[in-house]
Amino acid sequence: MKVSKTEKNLPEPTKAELEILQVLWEFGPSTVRFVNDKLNAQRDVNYTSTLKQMQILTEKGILKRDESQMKHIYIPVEDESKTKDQLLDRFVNTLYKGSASSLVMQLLGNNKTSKDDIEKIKKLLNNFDK
Amino acid sequence: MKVSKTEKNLPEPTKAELEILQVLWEFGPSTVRFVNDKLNAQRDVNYTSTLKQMQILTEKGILKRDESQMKHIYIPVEDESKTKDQLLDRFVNTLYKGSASSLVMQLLGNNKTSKDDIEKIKKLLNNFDK
DNA sequence: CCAAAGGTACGATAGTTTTCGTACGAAGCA
DNA sequence: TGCTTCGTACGAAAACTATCGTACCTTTGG
Repeated sequence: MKVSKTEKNLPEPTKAELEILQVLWEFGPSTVRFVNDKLNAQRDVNYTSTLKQMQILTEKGILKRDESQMKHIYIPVEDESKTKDQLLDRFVNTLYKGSASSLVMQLLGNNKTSKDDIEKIKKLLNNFDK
Repeated sequence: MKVSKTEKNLPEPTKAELEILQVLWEFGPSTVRFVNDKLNAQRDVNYTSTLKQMQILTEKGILKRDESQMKHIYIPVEDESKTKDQLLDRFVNTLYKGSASSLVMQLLGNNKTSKDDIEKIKKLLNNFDK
């Protein structure tokens, strides 16, 4: 199973922080106003709450920002893929003792995975080790 | 075709709660003492902390207990697989917009997944739809 | 019978995460 | 110029999570 030691990395984002990261991943570097608007499409959040979160994310080193303008632009320090890797790694380790195949088995048994997705997964695997 | 009736989900277990659930999944219905001993194999926890957590889990309806003896026996209400399904589902939805194949792709790109695991996953898929 | 060991109950505290009010400066505009 | 809008900064409340101390009851063994 090879539980790789978790790389010494940035602090794990919390739930609210993850919401923000996802907006930035999807739309690229953004202002607080922009992020807050996106969040409010899903749920009510006060502007200053979002601002605070983004400031905290910056303190933690998860985001950096361009302060050259009055409206600061926030940017994720690590790219989406790397951060998700960490989260996924942690998830697999926690719930499946590090076994990716166990996770996939669960995914297949879970009837929420569509035929389409299963087909896609097959293709991925076949192309994988050439 | 599987109609997924929106199952009413139990409240999502917290981190500490998940630790306890895992002990119960691995060893079956247990007393607080037993669970606490297992936890202490990994980290220090006071007995009453574990007790409290298990009481909370019971209040939340995640565990039930047999109180017919002085030493109560705690039992998960849902089975391991179902609970993990929910957690996995939530994870996929949150991070991969519900796309299982995206998750698997990440898993493969992530070089923490061993050759062995990849082989296992292939076998799973090939046996899956026949 | 009594003390010690071991069990549950539960409130209080500590720690973390999330939310927001308030202060205040800069920009926009009539 | 003044007023209103929009921005950041930041402390602190609120909400959630985790840990533990203390009280008190039951069982055990000498």
